[in-house]
Amino acid sequence: MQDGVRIERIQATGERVLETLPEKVLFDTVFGRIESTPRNLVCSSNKPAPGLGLECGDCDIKGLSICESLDADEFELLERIGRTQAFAAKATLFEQGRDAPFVSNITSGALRLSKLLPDGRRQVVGFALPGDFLGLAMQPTHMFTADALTPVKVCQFSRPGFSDLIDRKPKLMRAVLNMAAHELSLAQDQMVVLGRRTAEEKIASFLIGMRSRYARIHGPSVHVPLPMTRLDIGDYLGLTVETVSRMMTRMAREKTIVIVPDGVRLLDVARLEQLAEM
Amino acid sequence: MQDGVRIERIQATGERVLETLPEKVLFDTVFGRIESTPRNLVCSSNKPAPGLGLECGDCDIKGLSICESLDADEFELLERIGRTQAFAAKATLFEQGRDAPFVSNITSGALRLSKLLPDGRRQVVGFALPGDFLGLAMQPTHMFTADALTPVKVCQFSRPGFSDLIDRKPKLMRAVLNMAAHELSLAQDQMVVLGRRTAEEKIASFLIGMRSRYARIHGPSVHVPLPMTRLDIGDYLGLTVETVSRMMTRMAREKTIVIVPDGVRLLDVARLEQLAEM
DNA sequence: GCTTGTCCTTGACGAAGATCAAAAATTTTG
DNA sequence: CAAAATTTTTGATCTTCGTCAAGGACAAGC
Repeated sequence: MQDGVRIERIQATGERVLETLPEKVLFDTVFGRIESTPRNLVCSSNKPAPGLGLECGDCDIKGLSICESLDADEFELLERIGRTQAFAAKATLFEQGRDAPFVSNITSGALRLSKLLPDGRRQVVGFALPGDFLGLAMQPTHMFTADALTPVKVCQFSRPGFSDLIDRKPKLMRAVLNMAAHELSLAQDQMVVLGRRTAEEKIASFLIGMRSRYARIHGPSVHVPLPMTRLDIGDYLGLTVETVSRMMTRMAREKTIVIVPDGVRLLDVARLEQLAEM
Repeated sequence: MQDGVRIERIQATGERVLETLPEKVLFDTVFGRIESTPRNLVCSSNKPAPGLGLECGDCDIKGLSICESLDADEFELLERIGRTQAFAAKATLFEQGRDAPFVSNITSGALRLSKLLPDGRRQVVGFALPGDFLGLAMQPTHMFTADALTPVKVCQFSRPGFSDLIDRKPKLMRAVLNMAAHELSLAQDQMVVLGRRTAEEKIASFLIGMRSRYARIHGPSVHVPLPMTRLDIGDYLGLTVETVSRMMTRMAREKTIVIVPDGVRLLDVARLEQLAEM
């Protein structure tokens, strides 16, 4: 037996593989932690609302996230319990069923949120982008697994700390409630997609959806980055990789989209919107 | 042209039919309102917490609903903006896309919550039972249609009034948030069912799910009422009526369930749970 | 009580998408 | 840069579930 830590890795197929890793590598590979800033975010304590502190001031997504709706004192309290954390691509931020010590606000990168059935079938319940919040349900254990599709940065808050804070700051709680309500609404839309749409319509609605999500971040564009694989898309839409590939190839052949290295370019948005129509 | 009100009824097929109804009948048929109590609920204003007023005191579901977590003054404020309302079976409580002047707490009966695609395909996003809350999203317009499957009673609250109230009463807001979080979690479970399960597994998970929901209300039992039609079940699970019927018949033939007039009786819960396994 | 309508069931057949297999393209790693 | 691994694409075949059709059960209404 080598030196190191024995871990059991669960494959996409549900198969369990035993591996032995040196302790150092364990952290980088399994937990993917490549950088940690356990000090308080800056935004120095008694600066007034408009002049935000350095790190939060530089934050690209403060207008998109939970932070948007806060006034100075709430913002400050939030900072006090938060810290930034970075993860490498392919790292697992947390796993379904494990304890949930933190809730997080994504500041950069993209995540895949998925649920695994005992036999290895997988359902991707969403993709998280900058401004999204993980842990809205505030349950003590995670309801799905979160994997980094790209390098990811998040603001983490202790879950009990965050829970106490929202109980004392109604505006913050309202922001969380609105976010949860929005997520619920998206989940119900996705139920329609999964239950009642053809493969072609599923792909169209996925592309239109990703486009509008990136529009919030980068402004509207026909270029839609797709940091996830075809397999991930299939597992999100209830299709196989092959069907996703075939449909996207067909759409490209029909000049509805162009497939580019990091995603797609939408040539015929009207056609896609018609297919995706709610 | 007869006397009355012309209405356009949208069929399940998406077809639009014009009808003319006498005004009186319009309310009963289209809006299904059969009784309204616009006065305040009783629970007379200055009675203390344990001795609840008459109507709310008689309420079967106060322990299941939003009301559970409230203290005396919050409860009283909630009563002030609420009223009870009853609907006949098959009545439409509200329609997707229409203004949402109220949020409601269901006190008895069962509802079907559904979304209609432009071409008539339908996705049932949920069934609401006593204790469930409609309007968690607190959006100004309804995101789905709610139809009564049985006679239904609800406590209605003005949406703006309720929204203001939760902003002032953090405990109430927290109750709403917890409910929304729970709904979100259920919606994500349903995504797994819709995306990655076979017809047989879908039926099993539906039956197990209905059983556990009724268990909260009536206590655990192998008798599971099914107030919805096979078509409704199909539209909930992304299946056709025929497939639902075939699968249920097969399960009955295999002695996993017994089909009874108002629902099913589960003979082999273990088998169903295995099929539905998360 | 008979008609009407709705709901449920069953059978025959077909199609959308899954599965299996393998090659091509792309990315990662040493 | 070459080898290895992963991802994507394409083709052939199969299966599950949808579609179409029709009969039966049941409740509602005249």
